Amino acid sequence: MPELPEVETIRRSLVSVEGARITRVQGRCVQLRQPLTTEDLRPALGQRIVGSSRRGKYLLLHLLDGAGLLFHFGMSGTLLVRAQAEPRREHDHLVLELEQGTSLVFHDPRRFGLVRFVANAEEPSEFAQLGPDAWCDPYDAEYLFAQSRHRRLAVKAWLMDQRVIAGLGNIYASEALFRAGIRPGRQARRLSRSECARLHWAIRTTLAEAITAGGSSISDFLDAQGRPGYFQHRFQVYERERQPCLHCGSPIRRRVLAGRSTYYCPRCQQ
DNA sequence: ACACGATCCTGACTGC
DNA sequence: TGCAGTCAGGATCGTG
Repeated sequence: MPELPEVETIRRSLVSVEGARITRVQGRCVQLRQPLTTEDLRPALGQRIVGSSRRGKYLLLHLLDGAGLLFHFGMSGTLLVRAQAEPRREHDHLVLELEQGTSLVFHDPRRFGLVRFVANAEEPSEFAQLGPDAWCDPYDAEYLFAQSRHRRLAVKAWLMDQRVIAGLGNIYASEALFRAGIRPGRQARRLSRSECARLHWAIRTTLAEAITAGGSSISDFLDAQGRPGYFQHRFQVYERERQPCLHCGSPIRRRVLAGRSTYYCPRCQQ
């Protein structure tokens, strides 16, 4: 589910819990990407949530003493603000009860996500591997050009490498490449400077539009307040195999790159 | 060093 | 209706 626009949408929908104190930590020991135990989260108990930030697809809740709670949503994770009276559902792995009578719930059926207490919210170790944030960090076309030299893999797989830029996943990599007019299967090292400039522009505008739309709700994405996103109605190629290209009318093609479905227009993307 | 496939897990959907 | 197979928004590990 959540790529950068969805994580940013979740983050923005969490303003209602800012300032709240965590009064109870409930959860089962469950195998996520790492094992999750409530014991690990005990230091967050009694702490006040003072804000949130995002880096790539990671969300960080900042606590008053400088610590934080780090979340990654994998394929199916979400954070939900719910009334404490509401019953717990299957796959609710972590419930943080807040003093205002609400709970912050981490829900993740496929369990590819991550929840971790970090003593210093300034620089969790996971961030060291990440490239610049695809949306809000200042990288430029020249950076993309330099990073792509000597990389033989498909440009679409390269864009999804979080060490290059952080935040693009399968949907937005396809969508950005369509807007840039670049074929997803081309080797990254074959990109020209001007193509990197188009790609840079395409990434920024695609993400900006998606964030404005509240992300993409394909089957089940909702923000923390339970609202869906609308960007799925603006997909130009993703999940549009055999439908006409919105620009030239050619049928959109699907192919598998690095194990992931990839969509493109054979005419508009060269 | 690099690129790829397999893997973790559940749920929704398709076709027999 | 039931069952097997396929596919899904991600990241990591081992391998060749």
